[in-house]
Amino acid sequence: MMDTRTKLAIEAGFLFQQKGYHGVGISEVLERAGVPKGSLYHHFPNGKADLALAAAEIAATEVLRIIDASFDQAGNYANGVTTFCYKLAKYFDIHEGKIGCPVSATLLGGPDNAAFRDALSGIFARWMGRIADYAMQFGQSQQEAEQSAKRLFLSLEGSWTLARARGDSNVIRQLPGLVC
Amino acid sequence: MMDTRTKLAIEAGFLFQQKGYHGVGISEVLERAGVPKGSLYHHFPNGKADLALAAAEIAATEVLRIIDASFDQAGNYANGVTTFCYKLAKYFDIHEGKIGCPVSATLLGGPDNAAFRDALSGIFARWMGRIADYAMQFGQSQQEAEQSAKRLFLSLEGSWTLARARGDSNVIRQLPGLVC
Amino acid sequence: MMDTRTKLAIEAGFLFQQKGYHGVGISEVLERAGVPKGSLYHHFPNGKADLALAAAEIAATEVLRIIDASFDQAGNYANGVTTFCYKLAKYFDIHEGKIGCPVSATLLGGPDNAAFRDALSGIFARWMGRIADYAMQFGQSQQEAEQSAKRLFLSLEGSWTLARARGDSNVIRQLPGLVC
Amino acid sequence: MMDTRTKLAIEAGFLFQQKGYHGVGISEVLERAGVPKGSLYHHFPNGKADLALAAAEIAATEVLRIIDASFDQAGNYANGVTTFCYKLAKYFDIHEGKIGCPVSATLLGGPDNAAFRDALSGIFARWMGRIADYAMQFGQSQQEAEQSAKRLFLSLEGSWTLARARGDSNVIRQLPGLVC
DNA sequence: AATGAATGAGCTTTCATTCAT
DNA sequence: AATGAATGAAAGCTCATTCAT
Repeated sequence: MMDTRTKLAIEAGFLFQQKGYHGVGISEVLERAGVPKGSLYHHFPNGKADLALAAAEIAATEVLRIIDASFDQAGNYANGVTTFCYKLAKYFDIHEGKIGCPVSATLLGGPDNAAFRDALSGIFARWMGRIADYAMQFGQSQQEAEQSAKRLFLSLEGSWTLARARGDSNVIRQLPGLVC
Repeated sequence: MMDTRTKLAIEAGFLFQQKGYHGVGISEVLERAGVPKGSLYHHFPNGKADLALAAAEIAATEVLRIIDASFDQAGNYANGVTTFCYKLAKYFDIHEGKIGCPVSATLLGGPDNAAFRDALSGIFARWMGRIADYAMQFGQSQQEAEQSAKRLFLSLEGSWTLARARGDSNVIRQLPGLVC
Repeated sequence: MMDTRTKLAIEAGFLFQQKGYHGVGISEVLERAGVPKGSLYHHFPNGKADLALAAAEIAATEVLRIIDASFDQAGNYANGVTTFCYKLAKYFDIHEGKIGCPVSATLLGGPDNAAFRDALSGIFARWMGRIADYAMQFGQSQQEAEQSAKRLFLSLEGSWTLARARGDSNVIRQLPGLVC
Repeated sequence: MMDTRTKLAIEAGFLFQQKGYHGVGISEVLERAGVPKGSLYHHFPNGKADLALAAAEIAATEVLRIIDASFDQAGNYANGVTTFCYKLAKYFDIHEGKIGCPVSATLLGGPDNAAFRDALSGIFARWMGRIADYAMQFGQSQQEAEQSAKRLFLSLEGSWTLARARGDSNVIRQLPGLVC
């Protein structure tokens, strides 16, 4: 079985991604996780904020996993990007178009403090770094690779937003044609 | 002087952009606007939702104005993009790095209903349409222009997000080099 | 009818005196006053703390009223003290021995901040000042009067405590013999 | 070393004296004592109430010790009172004026039951009895001694209260001039 | 049109206690 | 004896909205 702490963070993650930090009530998380009220503060002493940071971290790692799965067996950078975008689009559809960037909604929507901003920019840096690594593996110079990664990342963030506004994941699928 | 309705929408807009729909309380808006408690529902019968839609509309129009100001006197498309990005970066700095896309935070963070999504995708369409218009004026084919506009818009949305996470507007200023 | 604000402060006063600041829940006050939850913060923007300060102020004024009623028609200081103590003992009995000094329990039991301490020491100063005034009216020098007032006040505070511990108001009635 | 039970009672005592029974949380006591969550109920099966009674008992005994230390080597009753008050004033100052009567706050602030009231009145009786004993040793009749002890005790309780309100221990030091 | 009061559901968090190991 | 997890009631407070004037 999954331990209580992880279960809470995962359920919270789904909800935060859909409705944003302030759009989700603790009770809702607890109910979905099947965990009683008082338990949360045992595992997350700082409450909702801790929960959001943990949820973001889990989502961030999951995205890294998807990046790896997309690029590991790609023949070249463009193929990797395409697989990556298709996987994300599928993920978007599974959640009925209600989910955007899994960390922006959670952390940018939350309290405006250094811990949240640092966590967010750290996660973004890790994502771009990983993509750049693959770009270099496929022959790009470091500078080119960083440009490519940044171009992909920025457009991807935008696509998540536009896809949600439209309720349509095709924006994400069309991304490779736009940035490669 | 500015009428009460507009004053409310503008103050609400600043707050929504910073903290998202659910992160802003009606009282906070009322207090900042110096408007008494009971007044809101005279001007916005549907309450907070109406207020958010009005605030988004004002912000959307302001962005269109900035697009015009940037491209009207640009010699070519790339120059227009550069001016546009510099203006937005300056706007970002004025608000101490606390403000991202002026409509995403307001509407995406809000209740998940058709009215909000339609308003949001409509605004995005208008922005991209206006940019595409200028791209065509500077010689691009319609298809090229739409690609250019989309590329700029998606990256811009991403840049707003990354800039907030980093607390640094340079991402926005570096955008022209990435998308042109 | 009594206005909502006053009704709240009075009911809160009774409860605070019996159970102390932290021993009383807002809901309990609201229920006794027949006032809905949200109303409290309209009349007392700082919530429980404001309520306690208001309650203490009302109780303080009531004690001044009792001092006046006791000394105004007394032939000499000792008679005034006796009447005063008997009135307080009767008040104690009416509340079934559950009430001590009406402001100590409320304010000393509360948050340890300057506002509470200042309010409390201000009230004590007013009480002693009023008693000293009467002592001077009955012929004591200012210095004597201040001594008398302090002696009475300090013992009275102690009597309230001892009376509660014993559940017996006689300590208060025996006070005149001890301090005059 | 001090055993866990005693350590808990002492730390609880300090906190109860400052903030009253309901103003102190179990977690706070546990944390200050460096004792794990589950441990409390091994040492105090009835929980918080037991803890408060134990804390009060320790404080009561400490006060008796101070009475003895003050009167044992005093040449007369007034000297003993003076030493006693100075010691208490010093104790008050050490705790930064945040501590009043070490048992009133703990027990009067607590649940309104017989056990608490009996413990409190018993402690007060012991204190007055001990002071009366010394008064008799210094030549007072039993009746005189009981009067003296009561006068001192009641004023002392009042002084503790006034000292806290003022944040100034001088009231306690001036007590001998008022009651002797 | 304007306004302060009212409203109760809901918020995040802490509470004292009990449980299983 | 010792302990971290669990528990749900209750805490104080804010919410968006409606009402009466």
